[in-house]
Amino acid sequence: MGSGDERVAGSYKSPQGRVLRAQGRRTLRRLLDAGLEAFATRGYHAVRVDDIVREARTSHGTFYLYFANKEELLRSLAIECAQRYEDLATQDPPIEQFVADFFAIYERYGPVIRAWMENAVNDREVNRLGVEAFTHIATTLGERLHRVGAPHDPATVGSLMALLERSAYYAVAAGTAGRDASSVATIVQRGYFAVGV
Amino acid sequence: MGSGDERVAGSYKSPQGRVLRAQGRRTLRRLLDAGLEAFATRGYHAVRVDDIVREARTSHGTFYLYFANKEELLRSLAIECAQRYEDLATQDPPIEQFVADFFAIYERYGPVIRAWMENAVNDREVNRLGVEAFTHIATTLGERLHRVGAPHDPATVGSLMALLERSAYYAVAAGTAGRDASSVATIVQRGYFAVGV
Amino acid sequence: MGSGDERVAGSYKSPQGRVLRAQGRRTLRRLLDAGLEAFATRGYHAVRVDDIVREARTSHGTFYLYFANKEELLRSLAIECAQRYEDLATQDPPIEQFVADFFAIYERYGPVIRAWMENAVNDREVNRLGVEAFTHIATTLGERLHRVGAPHDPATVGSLMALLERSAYYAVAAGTAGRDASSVATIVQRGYFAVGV
Amino acid sequence: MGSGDERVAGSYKSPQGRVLRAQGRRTLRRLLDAGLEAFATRGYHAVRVDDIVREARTSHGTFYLYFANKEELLRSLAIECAQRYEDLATQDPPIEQFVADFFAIYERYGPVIRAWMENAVNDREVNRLGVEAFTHIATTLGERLHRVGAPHDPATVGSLMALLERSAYYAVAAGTAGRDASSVATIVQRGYFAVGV
DNA sequence: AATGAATGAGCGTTCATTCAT
DNA sequence: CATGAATGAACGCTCATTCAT
Repeated sequence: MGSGDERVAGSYKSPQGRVLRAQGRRTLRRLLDAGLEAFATRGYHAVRVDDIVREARTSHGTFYLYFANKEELLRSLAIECAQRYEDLATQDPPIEQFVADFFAIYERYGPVIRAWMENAVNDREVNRLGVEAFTHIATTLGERLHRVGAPHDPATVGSLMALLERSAYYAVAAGTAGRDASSVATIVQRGYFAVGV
Repeated sequence: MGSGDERVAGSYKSPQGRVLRAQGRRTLRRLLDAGLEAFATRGYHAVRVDDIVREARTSHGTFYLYFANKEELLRSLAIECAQRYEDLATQDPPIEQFVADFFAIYERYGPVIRAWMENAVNDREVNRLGVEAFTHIATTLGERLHRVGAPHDPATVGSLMALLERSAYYAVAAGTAGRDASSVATIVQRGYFAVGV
Repeated sequence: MGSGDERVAGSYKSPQGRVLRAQGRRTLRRLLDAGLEAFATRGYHAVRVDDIVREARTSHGTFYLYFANKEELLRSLAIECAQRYEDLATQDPPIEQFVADFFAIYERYGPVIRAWMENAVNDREVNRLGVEAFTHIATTLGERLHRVGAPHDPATVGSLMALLERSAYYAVAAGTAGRDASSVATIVQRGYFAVGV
Repeated sequence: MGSGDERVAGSYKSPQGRVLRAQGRRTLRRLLDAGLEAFATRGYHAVRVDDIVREARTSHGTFYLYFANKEELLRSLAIECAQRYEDLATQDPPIEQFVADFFAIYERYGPVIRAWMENAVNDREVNRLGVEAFTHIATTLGERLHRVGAPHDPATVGSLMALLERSAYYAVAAGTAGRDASSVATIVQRGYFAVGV
């Protein structure tokens, strides 16, 4: 979950469609990481392209070589983030691990997720990605509740998602993501999965 | 800055310390409601002062007769909202009613609350108001959990607050606040207050 | 304030600390000259940034690439002007030449000097520059009076400075700076430097 | 030379032409004095109508009952001031008294005079008033120089006016008008009126 | 592939002036 | 006569995006 070693999901092209060589890929990665950093520090809206390029130690011109606009940078990050959550839903690990992973992804991609939550972006695709990823997670959790015979109506599942998202938000804000994950896992276990008690 | 050379922000006509007559009070109310409406529609950041004055059917200049800037309008709304939550915490009604009221307030003041959550505002006072109001609610709920012998450690209370806030958020977004309140009340009852079961 | 939420004035692209290439230096020079021209025509206060950029045949945005605001443009010009007067004080040429040079500098930088005189600017540094430059001149003249044995008490030196400044002002306004310089030089010679006559 | 007991030159009408009763005259006087005060404190340009009406403890609406606009207030003050200087020129007292009176008028009407000097106002009449009053003074002084056989060419007379005006300006700014007047009178005596010495 | 420079639409805010009571 | 309220044109400044090298 470190920063800087990721790779644009499944391609060596810039979002613009240009084919990238090694140097280009490094610049792209720098911009993505800088965006994440900047969004985390100031929030998506308050971030100016200038913040990003300064953080990435490159120029305005270069930014627009890789992204058509600021929103497209967010979209690229959203794709990465959605992929992580899709993976998590697919793996479907034990609840303790599940929450830990959920928090870890949130820790890295928090600003992107909040941009989803806040409907901050006028971009159908970005929002759809977020909804899909979270729906996938929700469905997976719903099925798991079903399997153990616990209540799994939409409202319940929704409340579980709310709990996860907000807890992650506050934990990350407080810098206690690692610690809090296991106590949230316990709450989830007791509050949602414990049946016949 | 405007065309004047230097002046303490808002000292012209001092928006805050004016005694208002009937007409003034009506205009102020129109602006507050317009702000709420506009924030709800587009989100605090995206709202232009122009949106607000158009909605309130008044002029740009008039806006600045009542508020030093957009943020101060938010602050006024925040004060109103915090008061509602303080009242709710003080009344401390049965859980069903509690959730219903929580949702009702959220329905009206959602944008303000989200501005708190998102730390959208660089205003210590606004954020403090939000934190205080929610803390008061949390404390009240914590004591209630304590009374019935249920777990009431900070993490648990925090998760309950997260649950309430996010559920309200989604319910309002989906336009199902009225309906969802009672099902969330049930979840809260079962998940947090049911003991010894 | 602009549409952004908060930011230290001028930190975007930091107008001051940039290294300029040839093109940038040309634009900067154009803006400085345009400022001088505009200040001369309409006076510092009445000048709109728009006047300056139109004169410099550039854009609003470009102006703020080079100066944080109108006042900073004035400051830059003030630095240039103060330097000229410092040089004059240092050279300390014969009185005829001295007055001619004084008038010539005034002809170019008049608006800046008047901004000093009128305390038009809320900028300690700008005013300090003006005071220092004129004090240097005054000191130099005072020493010269001393050398020839003429009265050189502060009030006398002050009156001499007032005479020079106002004469230059009126001469420039009347477009007779070249001509008037020598007649003022004569007055100064007779009125202040002629002793024991 | 006190403040508050003056009367609009030669009439009991407002500049608008309305006939004023006692209360109206008091309000008018309050506005004029407030204008003088405000101009002195912040300079003509920086003063807002709001400053004036607050100082005069009256309202915006009332201001425009007495003056068509801010400039007309300045014009009214300019008329008062010009009248004082005309009186001084007509009386033509001994030089010591002359300078003292010149400084005293400057002390009260400084901001108005500076508005003349700086051509701050786009009002021909105001500027003409200033020029006429000062020209009258200059002519009077020129004739007096002529009488004693001293040089009285335009440049000399101009330099004398410059000396008086700037000296008054600095003396008032420094709060030493009373004291400085006599030392300036000495300089004037020696530098301009002493002949054959 | 990269960059410094330029652009201008857009927004916040001010304040002289007018209006209704 | 007096006043609080309202107005909107005008201006300063920002920053996403494009351009020329």
